[in-house]
Amino acid sequence: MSSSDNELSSGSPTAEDLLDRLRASGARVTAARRAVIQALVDGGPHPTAEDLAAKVVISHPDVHRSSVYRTLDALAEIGVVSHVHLGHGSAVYHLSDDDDLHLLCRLCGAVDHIPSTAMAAAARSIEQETGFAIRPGHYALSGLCERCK
Amino acid sequence: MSSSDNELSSGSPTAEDLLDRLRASGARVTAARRAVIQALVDGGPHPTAEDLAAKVVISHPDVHRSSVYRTLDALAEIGVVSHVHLGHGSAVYHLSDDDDLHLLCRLCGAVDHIPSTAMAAAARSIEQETGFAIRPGHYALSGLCERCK
DNA sequence: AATCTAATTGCGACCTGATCGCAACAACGA
DNA sequence: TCGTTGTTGCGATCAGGTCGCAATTAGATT
Repeated sequence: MSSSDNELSSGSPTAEDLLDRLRASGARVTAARRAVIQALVDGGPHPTAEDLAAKVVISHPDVHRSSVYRTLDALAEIGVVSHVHLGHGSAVYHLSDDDDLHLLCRLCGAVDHIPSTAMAAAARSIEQETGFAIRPGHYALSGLCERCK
Repeated sequence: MSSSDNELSSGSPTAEDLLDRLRASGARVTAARRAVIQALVDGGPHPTAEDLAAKVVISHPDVHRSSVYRTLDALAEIGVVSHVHLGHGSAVYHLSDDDDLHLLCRLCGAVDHIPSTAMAAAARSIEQETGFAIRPGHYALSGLCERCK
């Protein structure tokens, strides 16, 4: 495989993969968007929009905060990132092909991941009883992590 | 039963019940707190703090916004109300003896309730696998309601 | 009833996270 | 190379919520 291969199977997509998907959707690829995507791909596991903005500014001092937000919106619209509301404050962003739930410890703030299949049965039965189709990715489940219990 | 009976069993607690619990915790019962509690007991199903403040101000024009927040905090601390983060914006408050989950439709914003037992099995198995104890009351589960599906 | 003291209030300033309107700019198809 | 139109940077603005502080007051003590 050469480095120009498409990202067809699993594994973390590269920055170029994401840019391609952006381009494919009709959106334009700009320096600001490159920088945001790079920060998203390079970065730690649960960046807030402000985290990303801070990281972007280091290498691209004239990329504005609001462009970071707008880029994240654009990426969300084509489904390549999503954000999760962890709590009172900010939302955190992540590549949305990791199809999993977020667990937020309400005491220490730790974030854990579990596969979304862990709730599939409950989601199904809730849907049958109430008609409500749970999409668990968008919000964190809160609780207590192992250490804080 | 006379009107001075304690609220021991189920049913919605009255404003006086809640004030009693506040008093019992060592906190003071003030006009501001009476007004907030009254608004909470009288009001619609999912008030935000601002909703409550707006309602309080009608009958008590000099109760300040921040006192509403602080009263809600005080009530939360003794466990009689909780708040649920529905989305990007505000949290909504409710008497916490209705021990149920909130389902938020991400399209139309409708809020539905289900008993928390509906997730008990999933919560248990997640706890066994990951050690993480889900407390589902604090955040809404998001998804699609029957009409928006 | 008068007094005391710590909890609570009202106020406004402030903070964070996020959005918006707008003129200037630039990506990319023709 | 050019033109269209999607994006950007900027600052103003918003919303939800918190904070410090002096003044007030609930409720225990006398």
